[in-house]
Amino acid sequence: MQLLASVKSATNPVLARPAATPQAGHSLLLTESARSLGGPPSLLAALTDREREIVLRHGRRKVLYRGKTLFNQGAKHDGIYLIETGRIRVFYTAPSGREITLAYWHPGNFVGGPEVFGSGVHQWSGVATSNSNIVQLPGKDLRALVVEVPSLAIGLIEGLTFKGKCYSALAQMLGTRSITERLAHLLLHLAQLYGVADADGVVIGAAFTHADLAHMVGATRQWVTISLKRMQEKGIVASRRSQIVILRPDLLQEMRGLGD
Amino acid sequence: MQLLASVKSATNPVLARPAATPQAGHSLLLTESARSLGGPPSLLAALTDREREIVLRHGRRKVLYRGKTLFNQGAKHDGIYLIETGRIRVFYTAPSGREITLAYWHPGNFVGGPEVFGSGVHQWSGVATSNSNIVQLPGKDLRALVVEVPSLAIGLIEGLTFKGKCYSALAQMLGTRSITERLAHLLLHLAQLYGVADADGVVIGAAFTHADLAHMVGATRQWVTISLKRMQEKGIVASRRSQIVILRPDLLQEMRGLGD
DNA sequence: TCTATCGCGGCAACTAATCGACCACCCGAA
DNA sequence: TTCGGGTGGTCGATTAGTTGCCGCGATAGA
Repeated sequence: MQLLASVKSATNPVLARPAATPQAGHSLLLTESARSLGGPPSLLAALTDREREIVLRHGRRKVLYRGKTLFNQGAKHDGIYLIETGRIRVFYTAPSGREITLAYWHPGNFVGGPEVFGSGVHQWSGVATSNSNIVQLPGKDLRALVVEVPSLAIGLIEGLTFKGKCYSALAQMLGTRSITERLAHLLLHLAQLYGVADADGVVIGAAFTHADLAHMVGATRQWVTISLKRMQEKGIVASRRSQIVILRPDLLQEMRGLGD
Repeated sequence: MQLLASVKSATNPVLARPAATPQAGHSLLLTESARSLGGPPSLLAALTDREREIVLRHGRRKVLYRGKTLFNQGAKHDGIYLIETGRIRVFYTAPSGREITLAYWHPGNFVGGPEVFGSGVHQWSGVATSNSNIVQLPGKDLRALVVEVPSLAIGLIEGLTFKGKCYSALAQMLGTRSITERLAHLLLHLAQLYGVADADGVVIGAAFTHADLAHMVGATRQWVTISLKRMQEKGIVASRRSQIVILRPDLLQEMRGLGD
């Protein structure tokens, strides 16, 4: 697993990613390890340069600064957004105000939807968690392009398949695991994605607030704080000024329950 | 909304569906009402008779009796299963033994996966909850067919999109609503799908056990029993020999929280 | 017709998790 | 320098939900 830039790279130059080249990206989710899902496919990876150019000609480019909203839950949408650089957090807000983060998407993936062709209503919101470059592909163009460029259809199908896997895996976690188990799982996953070896253990090299974590596991901030504190008491993790260090991955593994 | 046969139609002739014709089906999920999702698309609906024949030629037919397993979580899979008649329950089993029902799928939809082309591992299981006719379409054939029959690609994309919506909606419910709210939601949804008007209220014309309901909302059977009992005390619902009658949909609506 | 099984219901003890509120701290902006 | 917002930490009260168990009645199968 490769080290990605911190969410807060802007404020933490040590972790800043060097002039990012679009890479078929990761996706950060509260789910089974990437192993069982396979890596996320890149929408345009299978296209020839020429086909890619045809497709991108229909796109509208956007630059999005950290914290800015790409699309809003409830708004009418049109087509999809392809991420070229940066990172997009996709989340749902319940009427009660509670939020659940569906995923953090990285370059090569597309977000928006849930539909790709039709123009329905966004079922969730997307905001940039780091400065991002986005290409919007309108639904109508996309539908025409699919017939013209079959590889694009394959790319879309694979992308949608992957999203289906992600969301169902999320539902599986949420439906069958306790919050504590989910948190243990998430920490291991974060260590895998952003982990940096250290004298004591593995430092999670990305600054997530307790609230961020809470949104990912579907809990309250307080509960995350309490759980982390308990883990700290047991010597499983250590907190150093808002950084989390995993000391005993074996115990975390145990906490998250059996399987995979 | 139209009345469908009971899960237990075999034991309850009154509710049995008359010689079912394949209908572009519903899908039963713990989610927002169908309104916001749009109906589920039928995979072959957009095809000409000829195209349909080309596609189905690659399929292998299966007859599945009630209770029989179509595919098993963890097993290698190949392609998708198209439902012609019957009903398939798709569910995930956690290592702890807890189950969550992802959906009940009706004719016109395809199940299996999560992948359509590749041959990965089933992330969930599928069993028939009523006698069903199934057509299996192998992954390799499917990939070739997509290029030959573009409408099939569109059908697949729309089907996958719908599944993505379903699963994300499920994750949204599970991540942001309490079990009680989810149960209230589910009851209203069931009333909409299977409801039969009655002197007192709406009878849910399909026999779901408490365990079935529990699997749908991601809770234990006991909790469902307790919750239903409390609702009964408040006069919101009534139980008549394992049938549920909705007396006060307005109160249920209130319980499930705001929104939609 | 008998018996095994399943679904329903209830109960008690327990813990996981929420809610709301408050405070201290740090850091960045003015 | 001060101010203010975001973050982490904590507390107490309350509730939601789990676990495990037992018993009854209906049903299906032998």
